[in-house]
Amino acid sequence: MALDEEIYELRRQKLQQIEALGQRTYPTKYEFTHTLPQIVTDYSPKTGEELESARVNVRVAGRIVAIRLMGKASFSHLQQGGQKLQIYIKKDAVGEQGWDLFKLLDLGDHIGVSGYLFRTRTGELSVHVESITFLSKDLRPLPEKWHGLTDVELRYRQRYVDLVVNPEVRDVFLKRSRLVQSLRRTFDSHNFVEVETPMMQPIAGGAVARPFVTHHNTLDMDLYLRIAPELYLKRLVVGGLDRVYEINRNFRNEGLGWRWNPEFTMLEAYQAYTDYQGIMNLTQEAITEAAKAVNGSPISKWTVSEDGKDTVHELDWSNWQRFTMREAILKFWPEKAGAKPEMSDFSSPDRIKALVTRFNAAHSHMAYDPNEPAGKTIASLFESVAEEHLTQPTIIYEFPTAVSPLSKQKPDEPDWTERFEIFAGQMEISNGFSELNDPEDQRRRFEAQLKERERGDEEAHQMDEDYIRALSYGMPPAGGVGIGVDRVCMLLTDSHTIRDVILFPLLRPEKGSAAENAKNPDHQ
RNA sequence: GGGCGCGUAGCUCAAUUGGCAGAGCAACUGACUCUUAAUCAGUAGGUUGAAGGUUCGAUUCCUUCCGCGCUCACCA
Repeated sequence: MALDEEIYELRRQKLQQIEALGQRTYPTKYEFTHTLPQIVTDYSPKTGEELESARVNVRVAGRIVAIRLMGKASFSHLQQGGQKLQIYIKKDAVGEQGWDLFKLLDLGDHIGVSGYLFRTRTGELSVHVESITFLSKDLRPLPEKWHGLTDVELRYRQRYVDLVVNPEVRDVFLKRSRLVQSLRRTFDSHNFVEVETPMMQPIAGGAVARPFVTHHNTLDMDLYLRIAPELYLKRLVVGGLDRVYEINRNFRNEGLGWRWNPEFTMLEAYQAYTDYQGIMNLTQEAITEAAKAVNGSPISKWTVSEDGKDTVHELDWSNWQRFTMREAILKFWPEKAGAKPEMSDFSSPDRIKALVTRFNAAHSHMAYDPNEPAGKTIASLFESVAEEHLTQPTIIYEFPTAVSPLSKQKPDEPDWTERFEIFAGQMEISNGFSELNDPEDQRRRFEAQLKERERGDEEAHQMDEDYIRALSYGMPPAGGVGIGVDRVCMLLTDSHTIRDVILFPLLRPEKGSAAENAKNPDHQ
């Protein structure tokens, strides 16, 4: 029998002995007077004398995370609400039965205790226990108390254990909650209405990505998990919901990586009667407010590892830079690639091609397809030249029309659109634009995308006739934006993989699991 | 999908050139009524991810498979 099975069996037997002592093994509730965080904040300032002169009786519950047994007395720590509190159990104080119960407890068990607060000889705030109530058994051993759980695979597969033993993990997800709350607060305060639109869509539109496919049996139709809520939210703007937003999951059937998980959380917002500048300012405000709400300051730490050396950057969310895409290419043009380009270098496909040739000769190779539209090449060039330099919050605006099928063109430069993206920590975290609302222009853009599709671009947009019909009823001018909530969370918590800000990231199924058997039904 | 790397006790990690698989914590037994990584004495715990191969002998070398990580590709 493997060791963990032995322990499981042993603890099951202890559970029976606990029952024999007159305790319920899985009781339904415990009335406590304080949470552990309440006790820590309320009574940490009190001295031992103060606690003695005005006795504070408490009932608290928690998971046992440490036991130090000394003959007929013991110190233990309870953990609950992200805090730990020491409890002192003495045979004299809890009686024969209480002591017998205590000796049957293991690390990881849940108990409730009642008693009074005091300070030990070394000054630690503790509960002098007078009675113990058994609440629930941990039948499996917790990971080692000192090193915790470090195996990343186990941490993701058994997040519940990760959360018990690694307090910093709990902290990240509490911060994530504050982040989402703050984003809601900002959009609510600007009179946006929060809505929910379909996650299962007959056409996966609103972004450029490969979708997941599923099937509805009764209607006998394929459906796509949404890659973006965009086209539905804009239908709502047509319908007169002038300010709408949605926070929910998008699904993209693409590779995994430190910035990519197949399902991720996006906030999308649309505001009528404003343009990309208006929505840009609102987005900047929302992220700045979120940074303050999460960390209590607009500054967040961002650790970058290079050649085994850590550099800690301070991201300042109250100080944003703004460049057009073309300015950014000029600004970050590598010295090795010769003289900085000029604005006129973007004016014709030949001159753009010359830029790519110069860049590729000097720098790492950038993928380039001479048949692709010139705007697409410029966008790739931007990514290769500038993205790695965008550590501090930076807004890049004016994107090529060729890569922006849903944005409005600049009135004076039809090859460029009123679109922006926000970068920080070398990641794209947000994307917004003046929404295209001319139904005939939209149809032409979709048709251009269909050509890209024929050219082999599986991710190019499909035609969405109902969306064009909606626009033809008249959509007011509007600005819209998407914010990658997971990535913002990474930046605000110095997390360098998206799996550290998603509670249950996608992993391959465990061997022998139901999911694994479902994958290979023949093997059963 | 390609390349590189990792997988040893429940957890965190060792094992020299291919030569007896080991430690700390956790567990178990005992001592201990103010400890805090409690301490002290003792006990048990292993198909070294799986299968095969080379060898007198494999944790170590080779092949395949499984899982994970990094990276490239993909991913506005």
